Amino acid sequence: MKKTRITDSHTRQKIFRAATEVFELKGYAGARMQEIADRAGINKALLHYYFRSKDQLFMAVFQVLLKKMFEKITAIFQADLSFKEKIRLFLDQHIDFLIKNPKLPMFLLNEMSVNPSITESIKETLHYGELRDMIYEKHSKELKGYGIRKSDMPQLMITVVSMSIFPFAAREMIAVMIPQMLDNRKFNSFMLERKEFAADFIFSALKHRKK
Amino acid sequence: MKKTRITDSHTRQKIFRAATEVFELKGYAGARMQEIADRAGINKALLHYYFRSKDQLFMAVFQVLLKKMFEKITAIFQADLSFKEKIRLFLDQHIDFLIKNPKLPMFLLNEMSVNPSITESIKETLHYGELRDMIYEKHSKELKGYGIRKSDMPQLMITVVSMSIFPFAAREMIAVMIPQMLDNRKFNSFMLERKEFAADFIFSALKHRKK
DNA sequence: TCATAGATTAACTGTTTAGTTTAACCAAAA
DNA sequence: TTTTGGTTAAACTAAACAGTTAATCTATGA
Repeated sequence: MKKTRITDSHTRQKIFRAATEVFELKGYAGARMQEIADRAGINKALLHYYFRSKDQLFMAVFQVLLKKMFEKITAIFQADLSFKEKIRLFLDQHIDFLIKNPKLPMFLLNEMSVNPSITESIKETLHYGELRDMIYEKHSKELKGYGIRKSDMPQLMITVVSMSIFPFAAREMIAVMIPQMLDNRKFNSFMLERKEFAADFIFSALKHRKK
Repeated sequence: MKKTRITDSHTRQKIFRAATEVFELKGYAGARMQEIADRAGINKALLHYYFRSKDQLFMAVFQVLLKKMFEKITAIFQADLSFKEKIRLFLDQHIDFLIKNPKLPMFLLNEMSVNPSITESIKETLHYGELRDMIYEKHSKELKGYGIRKSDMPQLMITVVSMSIFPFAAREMIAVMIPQMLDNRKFNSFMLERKEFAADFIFSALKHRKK
């Protein structure tokens, strides 16, 4: 078998994947280096050989996952579509994405909540600053037609994004009230139905909004 | 000074309050018994004198907080009001409640996500089972008028609840995109505005929903 | 007034955890 | 062939941590 540089080696990837799983499941404080090593099928010494410390390993994982999440959210709003088309596309693609990564929202949200400074080092990497204003400018006519002013955009966008993210983050809470939701098949089909429910809900709200 | 039974003593309350703060801030795995003792202004031994173990202390706190959250959510939907009035009242009171307990949603959601079995012992205590079906029966006429079938209720209720909860749970994520949101005053007034935004949004959506 | 029970403390114990060290092994590259 | 870098097992360290112990304090009721 070929041996290459440490960076991007096969083992490094195995470790990274294992670390991603464990951190997503348990969070930073609950994760154990030993468990990560076990899952990667390697020795704890080797783990520290590739990633000096738990912090470094965590930051590597966190950075990639946060980027992944933001990319999914922002990418769609870059496209050349009407605002409504973007929303429909977003709900469709983002819910598909979250069905494949159901623990991702809770992991990111919680780590940021528990340790807000965590994002400081990455804020430049995410350069969405452009996006924030751009979205409104691009669709100002369409949005004014719905009675949405520029100052309403945060309210609107948070509402849209919560449509897909919240049910995943709150899954266990929901399962307390609706026990069937513990079943993966049922929960996933609930989320697939939600694509249309959410789109209809948002469009109806936009269509007849009070000024 | 009078000495009374262990239950409900002053010290016990001090410990409980300190534990609540620390657990809400750091989560179970991140919390330290020493920090709880320090905040309560007592010795670590005394902490174990009142609550045998970290687990027992945590469960006591968790149970109270979960109940607090559920009570707020369900209480309003018991009242004798129209569905729309209930929603308006819910958003008003729940957002006020969360402004006073901003870390509560993330704490509960995360602990349940990381350790789903945590609710098992409390499920009976929460007896909302009644509520689930009752809400639709009570408002079936009104809701049918909006094109909401019984099977749509989970989608609708999750949407309503996410309106108030999500921004608090996702506050740090939001702050990455809207830096002003780091400021408490600005965030709180954003949430106060949200009462009306959310109510209007939901009512407009209900008024003209596709069947 | 003093015996007692509960409240509180300082110091200690035992365990878990991140991280290190060492010695040996192996495959490929030089 | 020698060197180099990846890999292992195992033992180890130091710090952090939950939990315990034994002694002290304090109010109070007999």
